Amino acid sequence: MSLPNAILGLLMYTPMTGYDLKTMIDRSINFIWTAHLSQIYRELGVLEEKGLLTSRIEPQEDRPDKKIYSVTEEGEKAFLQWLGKFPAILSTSTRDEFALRIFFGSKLSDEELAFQLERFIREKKEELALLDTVAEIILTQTEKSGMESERFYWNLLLKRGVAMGQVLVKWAEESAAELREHHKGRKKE
Amino acid sequence: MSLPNAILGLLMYTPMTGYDLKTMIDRSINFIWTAHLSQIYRELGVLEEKGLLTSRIEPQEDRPDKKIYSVTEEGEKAFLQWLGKFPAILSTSTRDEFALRIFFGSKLSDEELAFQLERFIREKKEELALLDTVAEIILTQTEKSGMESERFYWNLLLKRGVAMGQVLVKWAEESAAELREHHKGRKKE
DNA sequence: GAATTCATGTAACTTGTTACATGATTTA
DNA sequence: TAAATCATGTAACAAGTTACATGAATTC
Repeated sequence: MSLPNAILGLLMYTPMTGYDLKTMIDRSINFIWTAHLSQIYRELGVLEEKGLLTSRIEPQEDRPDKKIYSVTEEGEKAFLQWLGKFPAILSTSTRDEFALRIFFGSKLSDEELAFQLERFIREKKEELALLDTVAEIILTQTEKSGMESERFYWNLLLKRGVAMGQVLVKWAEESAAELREHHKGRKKE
Repeated sequence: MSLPNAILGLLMYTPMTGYDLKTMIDRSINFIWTAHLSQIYRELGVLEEKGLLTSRIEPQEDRPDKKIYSVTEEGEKAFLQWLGKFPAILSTSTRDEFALRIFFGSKLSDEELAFQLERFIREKKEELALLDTVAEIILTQTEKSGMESERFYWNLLLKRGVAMGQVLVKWAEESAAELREHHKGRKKE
């Protein structure tokens, strides 16, 4: 139920093509929600059939014609209804491929796990560095496109991303240290 | 690709029925990976057809017969192969219903958002309290069922859950405070 | 000369969710 | 007396992933 609503929400800023939506998603909510282009095209079709979107064709030479979608009044209503229905935290389903492998860590060698933790630390730090760029983008983009009212909320999420990233790096570093101790302890036995 | 492997991994501890697996998942990896019972039965069927699991029937009166699954040698091999292939962090897909609504926060009233942040704080704190119980369960369960070698890895994940929960509560509290300031600022305009 | 960008999608497959069906036993 | 526990699933639908198809223009 969320991807279609994310699409509606983004299209409320400005009408766009499916392709535009994909690049916008990659540059905005990608840390929160990801989508494949094929999925976006499918959802656009569904939303138009339901009357929550309308499209107009902009002819092009050399390239496929653009199909530009805009949100209808009904679409706005549906979006706002969804927006107000926040999910319960405790019943939220999660899927964490990395953590799942840690759970079965006893079946991996300590060396392999140490290697993966180091990789995790490196990649999380890269992600944090990426968030610096996101900070700049939020600042400049909201200014030049008259979206100052969005800035506050986007910055909240940015801070959340930084805080989570930092705590995960800290956790992984401490875990790697503990793993070294654990490994020593097992060798003595 | 992960649920079937989680199932294989759990069945390697001890053979179980689909129903048992569901309760075990709810009590162990639920913070990492969730699954519906119908999904588990489907995956068990697929895994058995592939020869990664075998089952034997334990007849019962009054209730449907138990179908107890165990992992074959091939199943172990497949599981260990999956276990070694850690995912890249930067290409990981996320879906966060709560954060997605914050992203569109400008379309909500500040009062509504404040209310939802307070609810978030309350529920995250409940989750943290739940993790205290998990800590006890890990301690007692690993001891009495000879799974001491798992304890270290499970505790790593427990610490990760606590650290993340705490940082999210802190973030939400700071966000709620900032929202109050932001609201005042907007009223003056 | 190879990869990326722009622009549309379809098809097949895999996962995840919700609802339905059955039915005795135990606990609140 | 209503709900939860045990125990099996099926069916239908929704959502996510991967591969395929087309093809010019631009950048490396």
